[in-house]
Parts: sequence; structure tokens; C-alpha cells
Amino acid sequence: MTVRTRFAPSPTGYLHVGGARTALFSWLYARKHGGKFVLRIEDTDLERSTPESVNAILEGMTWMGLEYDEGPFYQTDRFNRYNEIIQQLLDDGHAYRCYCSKERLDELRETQMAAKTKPRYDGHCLKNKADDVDAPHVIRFRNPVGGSVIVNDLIRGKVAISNDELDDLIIRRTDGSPTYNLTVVVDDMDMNITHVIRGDDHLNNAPRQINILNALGAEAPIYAHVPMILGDDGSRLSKRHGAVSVMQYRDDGFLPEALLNYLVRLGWSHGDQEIFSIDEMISLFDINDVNKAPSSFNTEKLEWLNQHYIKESDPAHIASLLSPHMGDLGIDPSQGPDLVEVVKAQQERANTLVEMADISQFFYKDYDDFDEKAAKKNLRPVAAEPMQKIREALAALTEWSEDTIHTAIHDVADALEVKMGKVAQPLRVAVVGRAASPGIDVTLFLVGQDACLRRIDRALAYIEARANETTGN
RNA sequence: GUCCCGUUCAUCUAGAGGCCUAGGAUAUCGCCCUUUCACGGCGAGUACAGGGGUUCGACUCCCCUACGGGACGCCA
Repeated sequence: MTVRTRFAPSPTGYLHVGGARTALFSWLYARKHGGKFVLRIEDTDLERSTPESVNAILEGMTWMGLEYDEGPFYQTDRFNRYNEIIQQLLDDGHAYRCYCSKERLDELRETQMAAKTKPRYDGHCLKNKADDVDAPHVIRFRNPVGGSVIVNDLIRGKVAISNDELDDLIIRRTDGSPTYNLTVVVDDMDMNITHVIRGDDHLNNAPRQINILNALGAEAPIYAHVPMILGDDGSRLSKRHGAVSVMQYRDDGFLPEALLNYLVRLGWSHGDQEIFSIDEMISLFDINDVNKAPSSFNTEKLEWLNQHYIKESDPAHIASLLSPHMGDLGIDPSQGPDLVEVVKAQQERANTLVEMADISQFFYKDYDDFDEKAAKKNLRPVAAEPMQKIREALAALTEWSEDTIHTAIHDVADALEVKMGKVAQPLRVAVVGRAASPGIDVTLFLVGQDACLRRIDRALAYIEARANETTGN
């Protein structure tokens, strides 16, 4: 038996991290067992499904690198097949027409809730035949009475649910469209899905689906219900927690490998290992090791992983990903130092690409204003002399390289008999506008001779203005 | 309300009855490295939800309580 898993989102929004993790687990399971991973779009809810959502989901899957072997299949293309099955169930007495109005059902539900019992359909139309068979109606699956259904879940273990808890669910709406519980069953059966790995909000649906499968004489797949992901604050993940869309993470400067690594460790672990390459995930992942309890999304840990991958990745690769973020800041990286060199200088200093873009702006354009604290601390009158000397030394350089810059700065420090910090730090603030930057040599080198001299002049003017301010009138 | 599921540091987790004075990671704090910021190294504090059993022994097994989540739709 070859393993076949699937990811079956409904296109009613973007791909969020919860769905992405479910997809990842499903994908890993298929890859690990040399099976197939199928993508199916569950768009039977005509009201809420949109093509934009389909695109968003596809885009998210692509960005994450979760390539599917078959699909995407659309359920809206398969209505004939569903109707065929519904007819079969009707013919076999496993389903029946129900003419109850929504009003009657609402009332029934309210009464039952008020009586503190679980709301269930009362089987009214099973007992009473309608006068007009063709009057508007839905079709209900006739759930077995008595006994219980056992879901043998790879993650939860054996879960038993009494058939008396289940009612006769609607499998076809008044408008003739099939509903979720019917379509999943038919699709999983037709697509030969062997392992259904999905969110545990579906655990309650499994018994119903198994019953339908039994009525159809089909074998049930193996289930694995993965726990939900909660937000940073432990509540249910939602839009209010900020970036829940996978694509939002891309826009926020995260690498797909970081998100993948983060997600695979959420609810699953392999001893003390934190870093997993894709290949390691595939070889080490075991659905049996997935935790039962829900886990909270922790952005700080994701950032740590992101920094790790930024640090470890090929600078040229990071540069290509960084480029659009520079663009967002109005910077054209081709006008200035080689972005790859900038990445090498910043690689250990940014949690996200957005952050890297921000701290790299000064390589391409003069800063707007000095960082107030940095300027106050470093651009003081005592810095004027060394700064002036440095300016002269740098201006005199005929060869602009990290080595020559390094020597020039050290020579000035030696001549003045002061520590490097006394000259380098004011110089840094002068050139980058703030207190933090990569090493001073490479920073100056990449900024370029002209820009360095221009900015040093600006700092000297600032120091002078400040001196006048404090001394006089 | 009814049914289902869950509960180890702030967070992600290790733990399959003695290996646990409960381990790792993130975050936090401290020290070291250092021309800044980072990186890196070292170190600190913080957890078995509560109560009953079972057992020579329970984080691990059973029961109850509390808390959290899910489901109960002509949504998926």
C-alpha cells in the first residue's frame, strides 16, 4: 500500500500558520514514506469560497516549498460524483429526504439546548413521509442507532463515540449542493487517501465520516488529528495576533526554512534537536511523536530561528531576498555597494530581512538625522580633533580598501595616543548616523570615500554648532 | 448545557515507574569576548494544575476536581 496523504483547505481566506503546519505534517508523512501528497480545494461552500483565496493558498504552499504530487482538485468539479453517491445511499436506505424547515430545526435546537441536552435532529422526516416527494428538501444520512464508533487515531489513540451522540446529518442542501462530511468521505475514498492528517477540530467529524464510509462499504483511512496552534497569549489564533497568514511572514522578512523549522517543532520534537533541515525533517518526523496538547505560537523563537537561517544562508541568496525589502524603503540596491557585501556585513545582526533592510539603509543614502542619544554621547567637542585627523587621513587615501582604512584609523589613534573606541565610535556615528553598525573598516569601505568624507563634515559641523551652543549666548 | 480532547519552566519541549537534586531550546538577567551592535562562550532564576489512590517507589498508571480547547450549522 503506498501512502497517500492530502491537504484539503477550504478557500475562504489565506493560508494561516495552523493550516500550514497541518500541511507540513501531511507532506512530511508522504515524503517520509515515499508516498503521494494530494492537494484538494474544498470549495463546496459557494457563498464563502473565492478564487483569491485559492490563489493565496497556492501561493503560500509554493513559498513554503510544500509541493503537491496531485491536484489541486476542486470539489465543485465533482458534484456529479457526489450526487451519484447520494443516490446510492438513498437507494440503499442509508439516506432519506428531509422536508423540515429551518425554522423548525432552529426551534428544535433551542428546545434541546434549554433542556440541557445535546442538540440533535429528531428524525422527524424519517418517520413521517412527505405528501409531495419533490417539495424542497435536504438529504440526510441515516446514522446507525446504538453502538459506538472507534476512531483509531495516530495521535490521540483510541477515541470512542457513541452513535447516540450523532444525529442524521445533512449531506445535500436544499439547493442540491453536497455538504462537507459527504464530500470529504467521497474524495478520500476516490483519491485513495490512506492517511488523513488534519486539525483536531475535525476529530468530532471522524465518527460521522466513518459511518458514511461503512454505509458505502469502503474502508476508513487512518486518522491523525493534530492539535491546534494558539496565539502568543494562549488564546485561539486569530487576526488580532498580527501575522497569522503565511505570506505575512514573508512580507515581514522571514525565511520559509525558518517558518518551516519553527512549525515542525510546534507539537513535535526529536530529542533536544532544534534545527532541522528539510531532509532531516523528512527522515526524522514521526506522526506518532506529535503531542496531543495545543501549543502557543511564539514569535520570539521564530525570530531566533530566522536569524539562524539568515546567518547560515548563502549571502547571495539572502541578498536576492533582501532586495525587495530595500525597495520598500525606497532604495535601489544597484545604486551603491554590492548588496551581497552588505549582507555579509549584516548577516549576524538581523532577526528579519525587514530589520536588515532598515539597518542597511545608510550604505545607500545619507541618514536623515543623527540618532539623538548616539550623537549626544559621541559627537562631543572632544571628538572634533580626532575626527578632523581621521578626515584628513581618509581623504588622503588613494586606495580605498578595508586594509588602508583600518591602517589610517589606527594610525590616528596611535598618534593621538587614545584608544580605538575614542576615535572609532564618534566616527561610526558620523558615518552611519547611529551607534550600531558592522565593523568600522568594512562599514566605511562599503559606504565609500566620498560619502564618508561628506558625512564626517556634517558631523564636524554638528559638533561645532553644539560647542557654540554650550559656550556662548 | 451535552459530548470529545487536553494539562511539565513565561513559551516550545525531553521524560514510556526508580537514570529526575526534572534535561534542552527561546526569552530574561549576569559575566567573558569586543572600537559599537551583533555573533560566540560561560553562568543564573523559573515547571511536573490540585486532591485522592495503586506501588517498596509516580512527572510517568487509575479516579475525582479545577482550568483550557474543540464539537454540537442546509460552514469546512
